[in-house]
Amino acid sequence: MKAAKRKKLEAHGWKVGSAVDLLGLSDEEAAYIELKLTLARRLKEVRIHQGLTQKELAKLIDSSQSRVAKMEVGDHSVSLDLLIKSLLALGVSNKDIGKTITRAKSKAA
Amino acid sequence: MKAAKRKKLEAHGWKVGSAVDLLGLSDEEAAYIELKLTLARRLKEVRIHQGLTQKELAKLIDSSQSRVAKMEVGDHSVSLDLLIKSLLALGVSNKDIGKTITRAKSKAA
DNA sequence: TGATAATATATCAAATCTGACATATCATAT
DNA sequence: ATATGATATGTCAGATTTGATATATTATCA
Repeated sequence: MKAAKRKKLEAHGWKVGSAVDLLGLSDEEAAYIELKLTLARRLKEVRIHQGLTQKELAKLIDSSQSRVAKMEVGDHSVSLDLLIKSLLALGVSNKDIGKTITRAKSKAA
Repeated sequence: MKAAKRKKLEAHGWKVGSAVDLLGLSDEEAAYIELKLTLARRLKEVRIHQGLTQKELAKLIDSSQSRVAKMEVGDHSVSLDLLIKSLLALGVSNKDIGKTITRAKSKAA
């Protein structure tokens, strides 16, 4: 794993320090993280496209600005449920969500 | 909403009894449930295809047979995280997961 | 019939995720 | 410089999800 990537993962609470950095991420773990980051990026993209601030989106989904920020950086503390519910709240369709996920990498390069 | 569908939702803990049955499910809520049920069906499909029992899958993902059963019926108590992690554990790719979600309905018929 | 395997449902303590809040960082004005 | 708005990070009590366990239901045998 590249140092930059590890730092990024660590920074958001992913346990890169136990088995993970020695053995490398398993394909599953890597795929899960890629999936989450892909949805996180899509959320930010849609929010920006709609001209909303994190605070405004937070209000829309009965959440807080800080949680929206965590969503958009793919923080370990946010669930896929919240990410997906947020996308749906922004009017993104299941079809679009599916297409987005389709583009997520499945294996580490 | 058709009676059969409502019964199915109620049976698995979806709160069809408060605002929901009077006002109808919002598009978001409906889309979320469709998405979850779509992944649930895919999970069962893949498990069966691989010739595994729920118990065997449970072991594979460090969970229990009862939770696998709940996943496969789309119980309200199971998260998308668990569903998706389970699919990944079965070797399903992000691409496949995305394609699966793409097929989920987004609006009530 | 009834024995056995698979799946479904109910409950619960422990683990994880949540919104709220405080505060920090960053960008962009003046 | 510094004020302002947007975004990021840390913490925590309360809410939700978890695996485990018990038990019920269903399917498929002999």
